[in-house]
Amino acid sequence: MSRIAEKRDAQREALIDAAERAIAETGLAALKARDLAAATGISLGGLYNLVGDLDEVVLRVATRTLARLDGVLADSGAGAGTPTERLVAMALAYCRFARDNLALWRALFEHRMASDSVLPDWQTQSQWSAFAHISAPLRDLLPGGDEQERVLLARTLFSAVHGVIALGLEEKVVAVPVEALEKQVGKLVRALCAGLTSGA
Amino acid sequence: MSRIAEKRDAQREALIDAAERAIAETGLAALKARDLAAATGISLGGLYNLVGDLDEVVLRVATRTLARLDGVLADSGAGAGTPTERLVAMALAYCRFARDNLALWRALFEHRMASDSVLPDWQTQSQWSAFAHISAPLRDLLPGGDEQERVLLARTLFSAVHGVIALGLEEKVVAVPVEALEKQVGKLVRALCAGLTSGA
DNA sequence: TGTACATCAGTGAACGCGCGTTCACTGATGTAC
DNA sequence: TGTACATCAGTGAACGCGCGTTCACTGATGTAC
Repeated sequence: MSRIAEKRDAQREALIDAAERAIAETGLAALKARDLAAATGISLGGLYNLVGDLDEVVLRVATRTLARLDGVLADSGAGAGTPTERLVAMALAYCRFARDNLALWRALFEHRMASDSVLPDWQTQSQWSAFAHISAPLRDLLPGGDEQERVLLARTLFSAVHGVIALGLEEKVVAVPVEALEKQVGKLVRALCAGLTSGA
Repeated sequence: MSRIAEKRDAQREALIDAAERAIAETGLAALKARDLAAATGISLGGLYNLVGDLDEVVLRVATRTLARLDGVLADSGAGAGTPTERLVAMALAYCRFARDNLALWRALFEHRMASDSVLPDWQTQSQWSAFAHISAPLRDLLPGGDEQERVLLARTLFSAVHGVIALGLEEKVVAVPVEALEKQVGKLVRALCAGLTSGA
């Protein structure tokens, strides 16, 4: 790799760094090419030498966010304990991740709405490792069930937890006590697991 | 009310009708003042004699949508049966409403992101009657619990169902079989109710 | 080492588009006499 | 009933702003001799 290519790569990284910081601070909607250029010391035109598109920047940031989330979920679900407690731990980890990375996390879901072209490949499942991480404890919880069934259930479980967190973190006006949210999430997962095992 | 005021009111209604149709067909993001004027036969400038703002139009449409949803939820939860089955019926009704009014339903949640001013009063709880409708069956299900606790639980239950439906209806590419979604929603609510009663 | 030339990353002014909102005007409707 | 005038809903061209993207240029860097 030539010196020039190295510099380009470094600049591109700096660009993504700046975009990540900008989204984290002011949200996806406030991400502007001019601001990004100013923040990195790159000229407006030069930005398009590093990146084809503003969308590409957003996509790269989203990929990073998903990678971090993946790590968090993998760690949180790795511990010992009952399947239920492992699922609870993962849900709480997701909750904390969402709170700590609020704008970046939201960006994952806002972006899809904008680009009406081919949706950016994540959310199609490939990048969403959440389901994969959920699968293991779920298999321990319901060893008898159909595998196909369990895949759907993993998605449902994730969606339910996601819904509670998304709506719980929504109101910006009043600062919702985070502990209350975590408590509800824990309650949800525990009740669900109890209901699933008793009913099956 | 003078003849002129009557005409104004009729035009305003026609305007909201057109906006509702437009959102239902092409989504909130595609709602343009010019299109709305053209669709109703009102001139672009005249539109602002009927309405202060495009936001006001959106808000009025959202209010209508919420009112319809309110009716659907009230009806679906009114039947006899166990508390669990009533909650299941309401969740399925919500699922069907979301599917049948996809864009209008999405508009309820997309709008909040846009207007950074005072949030439009719904979603603050007042207009969201969903929680109120859920409360009754929930009281029957858990007669012992704290009322304060139950309010939180109603919100959590709704959010969980909402999450499953929202993510389930998301992928536009592949047409997800609706029956599968309804099945998962039913499963979720049943498992939750079972878990809540056994655990308490 | 020095000189002339070529390349190309870097620049920012300008383009182009979309779109909500305004405003000077007009023509139909209503009123006074 | 007719005539002159006032009002005001209705009009659409124009304003204003935001913003992603392009492109003609320039100046630093590298190369050839």
